[in-house]
Amino acid sequence: MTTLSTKERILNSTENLIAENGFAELSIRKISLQAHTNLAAINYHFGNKQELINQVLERRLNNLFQVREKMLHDLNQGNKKMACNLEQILHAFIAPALYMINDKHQGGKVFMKVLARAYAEQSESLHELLANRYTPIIKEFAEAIHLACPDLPRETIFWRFHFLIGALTYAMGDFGASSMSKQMPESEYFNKSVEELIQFGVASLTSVSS
Amino acid sequence: MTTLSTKERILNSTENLIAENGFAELSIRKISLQAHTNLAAINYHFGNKQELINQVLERRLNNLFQVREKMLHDLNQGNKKMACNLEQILHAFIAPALYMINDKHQGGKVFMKVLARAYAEQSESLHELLANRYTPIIKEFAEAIHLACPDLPRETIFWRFHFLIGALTYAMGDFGASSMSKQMPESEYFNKSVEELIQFGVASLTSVSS
DNA sequence: TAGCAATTCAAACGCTTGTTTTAATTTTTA
DNA sequence: TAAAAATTAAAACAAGCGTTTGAATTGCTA
Repeated sequence: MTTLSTKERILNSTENLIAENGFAELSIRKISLQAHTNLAAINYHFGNKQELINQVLERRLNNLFQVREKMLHDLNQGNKKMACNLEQILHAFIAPALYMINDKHQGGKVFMKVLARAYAEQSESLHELLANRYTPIIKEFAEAIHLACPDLPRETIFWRFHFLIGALTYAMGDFGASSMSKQMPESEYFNKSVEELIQFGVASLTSVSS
Repeated sequence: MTTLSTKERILNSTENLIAENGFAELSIRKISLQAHTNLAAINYHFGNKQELINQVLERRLNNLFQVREKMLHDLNQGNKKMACNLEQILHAFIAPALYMINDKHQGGKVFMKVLARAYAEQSESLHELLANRYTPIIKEFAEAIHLACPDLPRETIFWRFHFLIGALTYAMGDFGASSMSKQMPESEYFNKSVEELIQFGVASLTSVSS
């Protein structure tokens, strides 16, 4: 039982509420109630509601992309021109999301739902973050995939990588879980998701289209 | 220039507003304004806001799934035991979404965004619709894919078909369009999306995983 | 420990929300 | 055409919204 700062409690509560009920029902009153703090504390620490949401996104997105980039760089050990295994590349992209999901406080798991919802809302904050800060990394991955799959035209790789991101977003948002038989425990379901997702990505990228 | 009933104008305006700004910003005042009608007309025709949203979903979802089912049945002409081409099966699932997108009044295109957002919001109405009414059709498609891909275990098919639905949802919601170079016109972008999506699905389902 | 800064708190502000009520109007039916 | 039903309209309702204010309280520093 660690004692978190008010700012952290607010960020965590916001994250939880977005994941549970979506942006439509999010209010700073609910946030402050769940965070055991005062209404005004939110405006004091974050200025306004929108900036709070931005920081919820930034907090974990920075970490997620850093880990992805490091794993990709570790693969070819600085030599960007060297082709490496497609499965490893996709693992470097997908697995960090898995790690987030499995973190002991489950904050990462919750965040992936937030991320999926921000995608769907076409959130301006998210769009700016992705466009301004993370496109270089996404391009690096696309380039690595191109080296691993020289037979696929660049355009096809572009499309399929984006579709894969779509499937990842969908899976991490747990959208399909409802329509799946609830036989396996939730943690197992998520692990299985990522495993299947990597295989899915490999399959879609190794088969040359007609 | 057709003259639409108040009820239809309300449904269309709701659809447009959800697609443009998401559920979070949706208000019946904005709806009534855009529909050129009165506030109370919404409650008069639909009871309440939630029921209005439900009917927005039902209106086009019924049609979408009916078309999908018909196209699938036309493939094997009543003989469910006959295996047919995987590409055709995926076409029967994906193309109806394309047709909706290309309908002359663009209502379908708008709806696909609504659908993507309802997914992300984990909308109860959508969940009930999918669970109660459309799971049989989804299972029929999964069964057809199984016959077309006898080498893939059923479980793998289940996962990949759901990932494909995720990618479809993502693409139809236009989530990725922002990160793609805006060189091609929007209509062309959507056509290209579906074409690539089918190839993507075929690729992911024909390659046997290790 | 005194003083200063950082933080928390209760209360209120103006505004928007979904819904209801009641009256006016249009459309349909007899 | 007269009565009845369906629809539209204006106004008000209570409740919730994000934000601001100014005082109370806490934590830190000198």
